[in-house]
Amino acid sequence: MFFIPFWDMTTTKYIKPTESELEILRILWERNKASVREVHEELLKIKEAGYTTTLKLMQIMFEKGLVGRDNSVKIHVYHPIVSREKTQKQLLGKMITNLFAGSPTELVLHALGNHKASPEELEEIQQLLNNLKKQ
Amino acid sequence: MFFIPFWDMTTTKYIKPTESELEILRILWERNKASVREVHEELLKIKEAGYTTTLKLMQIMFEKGLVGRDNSVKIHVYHPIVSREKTQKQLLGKMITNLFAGSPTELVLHALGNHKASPEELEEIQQLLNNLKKQ
DNA sequence: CAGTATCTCTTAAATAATTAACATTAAATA
DNA sequence: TATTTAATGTTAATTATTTAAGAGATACTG
Repeated sequence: MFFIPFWDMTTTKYIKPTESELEILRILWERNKASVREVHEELLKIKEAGYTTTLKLMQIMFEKGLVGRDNSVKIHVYHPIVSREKTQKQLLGKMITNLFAGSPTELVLHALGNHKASPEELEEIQQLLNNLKKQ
Repeated sequence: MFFIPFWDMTTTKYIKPTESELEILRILWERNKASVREVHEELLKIKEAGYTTTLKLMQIMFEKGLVGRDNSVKIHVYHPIVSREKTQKQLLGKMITNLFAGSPTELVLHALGNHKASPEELEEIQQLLNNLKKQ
């Protein structure tokens, strides 16, 4: 028997980043590129970890194809390969299915309810909402 | 050095459910309670798995305290212990931090943009939005 | 150029997660 | 009650993840 996952296996090689990998990806997405040292310094702000731990993680991510790197100079500079958008979509899908009973609305309500948003952001959401209502 | 995670360790014993555990929790949240057999049948709709695999998973979840069970009769009936709400909050927080650059709005826009919502749901969101705007 | 500092690479241990075979126990039924 | 059926329990192999020590390579500095 075959099962078709919610993401499209024909077009995307799906590799789910782990928790730790996601933390590193976050930093790479933010900066576009960074050395192990830079990533590590940033990680230290939120957790304890040895340098070689971060290094190893990034090497594994490289092997998995989650990130690329420029090693033409001594200090390797890493950059994300998986896009934030694609990863967002993948993880969001699972989250909606398993945590929000398949209802994106529920997720939206929770996100808005539990986390503060500025007036500008609220306006942005209003815009989108207006567009969706028209259709 | 100490680090304070975003969830409150003093009040909540935080156990992050794994992917598979989340799939099972989803079913238990839906039904309030279910036997291993029932959960397994439901899981088969979305993935291949042996019965004993599901059984073992649920036993482990029991040990972790994620679920409880009534074994007064032969067929053990499991029920969720961790609440959907608490789990949602925990995972949503991480998701916002790592995937949406700390911006819940971005998450909302994505969720609304990529997943269809009915007019009624849109209205519900509008309501919440109105409330938030007032403050 | 010798010594030091700073990287990366290699190795691997510890733990967690996934999967499932096989054993056992309890209920149903012939 | 003997047999079959359907559960749970036990065991363990496999793979993934996390962590980090130690070795080796490369650049900088006096």
